[in-house]
Amino acid sequence: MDNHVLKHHGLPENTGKILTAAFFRRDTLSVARDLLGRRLVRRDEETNRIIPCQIVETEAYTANDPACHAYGGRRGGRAETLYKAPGLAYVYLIYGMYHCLNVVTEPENVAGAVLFRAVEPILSEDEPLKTHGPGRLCKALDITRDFHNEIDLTSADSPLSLWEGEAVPDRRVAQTTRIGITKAADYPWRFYIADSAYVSVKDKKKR
DNA sequence: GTCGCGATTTGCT
DNA sequence: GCAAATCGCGACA
Repeated sequence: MDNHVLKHHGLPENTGKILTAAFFRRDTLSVARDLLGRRLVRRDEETNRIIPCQIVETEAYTANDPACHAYGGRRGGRAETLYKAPGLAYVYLIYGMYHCLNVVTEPENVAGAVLFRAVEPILSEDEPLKTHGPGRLCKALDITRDFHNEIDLTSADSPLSLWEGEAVPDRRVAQTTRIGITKAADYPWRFYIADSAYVSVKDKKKR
């Protein structure tokens, strides 16, 4: 993307290009790993305010994963979103009060998603945003199912979009079991930037 | 229709 | 360390 486009959107120089559907049309584990260091950009259309964030913690959920909402080929309801085009947002309500943001992965008609567990705001805020934890980051960035489920995260015009940012080398990446689930609790499908202060949980055994 | 629970967070003991 | 808050959805009647 050209420089003037970035300027137009008011994004920092290290934001890079926007990620395309091809990035997400891959196996979910690779996408979860590769999303570390990338950018999640929140754009408020009313105030034109932009909040760029670095992605620091993710988890993978796949079709043959007992913890996945589409496990066993389940379709319909909220799970139907997981079969849609890669690069779309999957936002659902958990515990009746918190939202969780995911990006749909794999080719269309193959279920899969990556959960965003923590992001780190790039620009210093007057009041630091609480973006460590899947529920907290949605609250801090005002992400809801009603407004953001199934929006295109690969469009620069979306209220939420994903950008290249800076890839993170393996030596800075930790991989552990996922947080807060009971099914398939032994799958090491959580990834995070080991030295980030925004990671939601740090006392898990590493792999 | 009723029941139970969950990819969480917070506050109190 | 533990329980409450709160609701969409699946399982079962």
